[in-house]
Amino acid sequence: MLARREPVTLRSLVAGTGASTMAVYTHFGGMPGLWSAVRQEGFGRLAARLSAVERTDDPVRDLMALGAAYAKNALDFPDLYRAMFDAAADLEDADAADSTFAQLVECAVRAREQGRFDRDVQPLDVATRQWLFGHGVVSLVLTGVLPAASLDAHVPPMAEALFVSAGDSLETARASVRDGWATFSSAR
Amino acid sequence: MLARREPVTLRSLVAGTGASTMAVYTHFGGMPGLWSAVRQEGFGRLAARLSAVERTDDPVRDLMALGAAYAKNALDFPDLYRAMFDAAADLEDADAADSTFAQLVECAVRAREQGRFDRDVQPLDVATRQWLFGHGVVSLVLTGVLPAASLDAHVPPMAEALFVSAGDSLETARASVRDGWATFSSAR
DNA sequence: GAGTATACATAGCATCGTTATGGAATGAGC
DNA sequence: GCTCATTCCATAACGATGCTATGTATACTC
Repeated sequence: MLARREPVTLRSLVAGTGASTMAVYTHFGGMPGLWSAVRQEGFGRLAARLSAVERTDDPVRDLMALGAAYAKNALDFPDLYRAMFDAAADLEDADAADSTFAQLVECAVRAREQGRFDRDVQPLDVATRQWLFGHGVVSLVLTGVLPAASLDAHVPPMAEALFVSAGDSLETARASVRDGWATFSSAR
Repeated sequence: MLARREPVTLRSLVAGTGASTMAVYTHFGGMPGLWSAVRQEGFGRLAARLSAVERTDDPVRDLMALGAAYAKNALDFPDLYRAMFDAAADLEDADAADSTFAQLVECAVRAREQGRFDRDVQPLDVATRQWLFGHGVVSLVLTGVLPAASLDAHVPPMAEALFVSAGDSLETARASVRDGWATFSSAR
């Protein structure tokens, strides 16, 4: 686990393909363009995972299920996740990221409309904070600073605290977090 | 702000010094050793900043003040922060990181002893979760994904939610967070 | 003062991303 | 069907990278 990564070099990429280094330049314009394409692929897979999350009549559960899908996607494609967030992304990459983040905001809006959150809380803030600590724990796990078990140990309690602070009751928040996070633990 | 970083190369380092590239090998053993020394320096500065935080009789305020010092240190030395957490750290680097993290745990222990947190909460968990979302927002700000104002916008509410979930009352948590975070905003 | 060890400058090596150049394949126009 | 233009990419080379080998000072020991 977390094997030592050998560097991704242009020549090592084209080594087994029979192609030469020039193919990368005709199709991607160079290594930065290739990395940008990798990030696009990463955000594309993430968007597909989030879109595949079932939407129920419990928006807080859906919010947690989206977080679970986010974490699971990061563990399934760790190198892709690092490529997406290690370097400063380009503007076009940011667009792809925004379209995935919008799915989180949408659930937060729905939660406020159903009265689960206070009227004066901004759904954008709730979504940002959930993404914020989700990224924190995921990136620390992927760099090997924290063990993988930290996800199960810290994400549900943090999410519950966040949703309660947004106005949800402790009981409903706990139940929704449990149901939503179950989609992570069950799928490994 | 967030200027395009020119890569840190061995030859560019020794260019202005009049020394040759071999000096790096006698003193650091190569570029990985040099980066390890940079991380040691970074953790040393962080530990000094945290140690300089005034400890009061309000441990929750101190917890938030440590978080403020952590964020301020990251903004003051952004390249150092990236060097510390971008790459997977060595084991000796992890030791230096643990010694700074211990200061957070100590405050959490004190908060539980004073009855601010429930008896069944683990101080290590509270400290970990605070560091966890702190690292999330700081790293996203440093990579340019989120604006710098996100720190003021999200860290205090997240910390308040965390402390309340640990057992602190909403009023005392809010006051302690405000007092502790003031050490960040006032010092820029 | 002789002998030894440390420190580092010079030069060179393999490899990196990138560019220049030329040739083969493809398609359009008549 | 022939010609021309364009696209695509293999070959080769360039500058720069981290690193190693070698030799030569300097400093320290006895």
